[in-house]
Amino acid sequence: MIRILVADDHPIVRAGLVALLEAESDLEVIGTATTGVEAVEIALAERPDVVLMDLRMPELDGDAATAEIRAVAPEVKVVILTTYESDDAILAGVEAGASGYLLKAAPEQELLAGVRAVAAGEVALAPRVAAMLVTRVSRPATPPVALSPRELEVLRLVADGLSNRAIGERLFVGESTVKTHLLHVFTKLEVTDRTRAVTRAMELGIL
Amino acid sequence: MIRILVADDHPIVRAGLVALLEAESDLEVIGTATTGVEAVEIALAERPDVVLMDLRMPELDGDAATAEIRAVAPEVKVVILTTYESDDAILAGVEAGASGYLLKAAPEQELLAGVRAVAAGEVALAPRVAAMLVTRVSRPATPPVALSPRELEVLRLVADGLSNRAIGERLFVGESTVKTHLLHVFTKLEVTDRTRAVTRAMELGIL
DNA sequence: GCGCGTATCCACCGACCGGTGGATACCGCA
DNA sequence: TGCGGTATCCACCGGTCGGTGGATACGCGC
Repeated sequence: MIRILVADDHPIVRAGLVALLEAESDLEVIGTATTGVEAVEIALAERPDVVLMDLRMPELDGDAATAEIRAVAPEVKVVILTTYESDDAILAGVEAGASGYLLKAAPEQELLAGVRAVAAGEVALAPRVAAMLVTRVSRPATPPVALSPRELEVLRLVADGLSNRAIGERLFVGESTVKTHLLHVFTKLEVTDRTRAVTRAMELGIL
Repeated sequence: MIRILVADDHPIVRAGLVALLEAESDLEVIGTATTGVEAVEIALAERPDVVLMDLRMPELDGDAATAEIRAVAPEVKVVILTTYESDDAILAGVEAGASGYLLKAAPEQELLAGVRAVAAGEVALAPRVAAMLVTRVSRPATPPVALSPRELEVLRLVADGLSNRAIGERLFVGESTVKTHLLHVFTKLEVTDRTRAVTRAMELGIL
């Protein structure tokens, strides 16, 4: 039996979800919450298998509630359930630790399958969310910049927090040489300091 | 009609895939490749809608071939198709720009659905791959460190490449003050320089 | 061979950063 | 009311970084 907590501030939606879930023999709604704070309280007290969480809720939004639950009770899985949100909002939900992200517009069977998948330790993603995750991790097609092997080597050590002197010692060259490589990196990445160079390189996926 | 290129160094697998795909009325295999280099050549010459790409191939592995194709012809979608690989290998495929990642063990219908989804501009992910993407972007449950609002503000500006002086001006405080905040950040993140602080903060998901 | 570009190396200067030491103010708790 | 913890602020020193200028070597095309 999969124990479920339903968190949504719309009574209609709550009722619909509860009816849908209770009709299944292997699913059991152990509680409902109307705010983010309430969702966290019940989740921590009852430790359901799955929390069906709306993103927009009073007091504490779904992201924050998800993060709080996961911080204390990581074994409680959270499925974000929403009508439609911006890319950032969706990614925030996943980053907060949600194991699933479904749209309310999804067919009922898909929703039930999602809940069961998450309870089984898998993930449930709406196609749109999956596409966003892929683009998030995929590197830009053509690296707009080409660092020389030596420059890349130096930049990696800079990212590890080594000083120019320390980098020089590790590469058996003078400190000045390291600086020169770094300056070339700055030019190619169009930045003026080592810190921004590292973040730029990460944005460009070359680190 | 969806035009497909099959790239795999095993003749048996190639034959099986071609037979499966050609049996569908809306799918058409326009060529086969046995090495990564060959796959890139044919993909760029024929511009198929979808490339079914094995990860392990002679001369050029699937990741590299995918990246090359995507760099020149981003409209050609690539589906990585493999038996089983390590987490790193799978993520590398997605990072290289693959739109799909399926397992050869998947049911035939799932494979066909994946090809059609990718051709339609969506993504096709095996459950295992989806789970990996989620854990990749999700932040650690409990942020092991808690920066003060001011410290976080300063660190963000540091990540943008601003000097301490420039940060001070933007926040209407002295340069020394900025340094103090930064030193507190260093202590909390257990680092000794601004660059490593930024990378650590990114690792910890607090930036 | 000769020129051109690139990668790799180094020294010197001024400005900036990392570290120490200390001040003030707020908050919760006894 | 006092007391400890935290957040916020600042000045001064020595080491480091960012920038300029220049050297050597390799590959490539004519």
